[in-house]
Amino acid sequence: MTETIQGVSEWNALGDADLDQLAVSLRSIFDRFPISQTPNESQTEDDLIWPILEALGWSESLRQQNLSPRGREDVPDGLLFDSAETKANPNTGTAPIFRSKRDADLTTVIYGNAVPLVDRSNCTEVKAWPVKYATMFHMTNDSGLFRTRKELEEQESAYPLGGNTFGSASGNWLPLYVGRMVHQFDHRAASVEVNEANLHNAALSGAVSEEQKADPDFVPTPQYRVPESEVDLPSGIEWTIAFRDIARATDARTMIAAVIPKAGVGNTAPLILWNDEDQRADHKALLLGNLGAISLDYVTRQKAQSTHLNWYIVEQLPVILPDKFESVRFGAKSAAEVVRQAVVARQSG
DNA sequence: GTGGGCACAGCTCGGTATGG
DNA sequence: CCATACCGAGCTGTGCCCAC
Repeated sequence: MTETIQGVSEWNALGDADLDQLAVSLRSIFDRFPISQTPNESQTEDDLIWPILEALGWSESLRQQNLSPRGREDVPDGLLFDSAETKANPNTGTAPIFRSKRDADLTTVIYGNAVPLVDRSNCTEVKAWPVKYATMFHMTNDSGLFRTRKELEEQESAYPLGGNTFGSASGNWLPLYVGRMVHQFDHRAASVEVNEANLHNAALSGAVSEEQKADPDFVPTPQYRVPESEVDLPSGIEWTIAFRDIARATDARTMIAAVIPKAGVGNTAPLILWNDEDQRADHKALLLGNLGAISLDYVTRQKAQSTHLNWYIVEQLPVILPDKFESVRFGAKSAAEVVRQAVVARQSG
């Protein structure tokens, strides 16, 4: 090891003065450390290990985030990165393309105050929130299941049941949501209108008027409906979080997520499902608030290189841990209460 | 070792809508 | 008329897996 170190150019570039300064710095850290008081692991990390790593020049690091009182034994106490760029894309380790150094600095600062939604940087999967990614219907592969209203009425003898649902002898039919039908906190953002004359891109967004928005019974019209029996959601789930897969860094918002009702959903609106028994609606509201945050959207823009918000991008986005929502307070209210109220007000508006 | 199948990231393309 | 914003499908290269 000594031989290898002595062969490294960075080592040879170090002058005696630099080494002396480092030695003084390290000795000072050791001298301050209270060995006689049998410090615990946490204190040893805080007062000895991390200061030494900093003195050695490791400026880019991530400390373990305590997700539960039991602590985490499956991940290391911390991660060291060779550059801010590597730290800014913690899972893939690829360098985001920043337009300016300020963008890189801001992104790094944001990651200093948040954690990736799903952290795979240590080859194990550590989820800040108990989420999983799902797409329901593929717009090409599953198109055999889709029916337009005309096809439903003519081929299935279907009849409207209200709320965008149709009934038929073969069972009920639910609307097929696509990305354009939702916007931030809005599951009624647009209908899908079809221009048959346009052979290339026939589906267009149909504007929803203020009057329609004011009607609580209004639902946007989808292009297709799908058999209810094919709608694969965990039992008991009547709504879930969806986001737009098609998104560009130049759009007004790149991350657009909303609660949508139980329905068919196309692959351009991927779902974020909860993967455990704890289906707390208040937690889902907090994550939705997180996905709507300007800071998260800003980071999304740094990472979105194409027109698809693939899961590998979304899972690296910076989110606030559930515990932090509870511990940070604004006057009498916790951050969780403030965000929850805002999210519910906007989504139901 | 090779070739087919497949998934996916990255990119281009063609279209509509809006505003200066 | 032009620039910009918005929208989603399709193409291509790459890498992995697996059967032969």
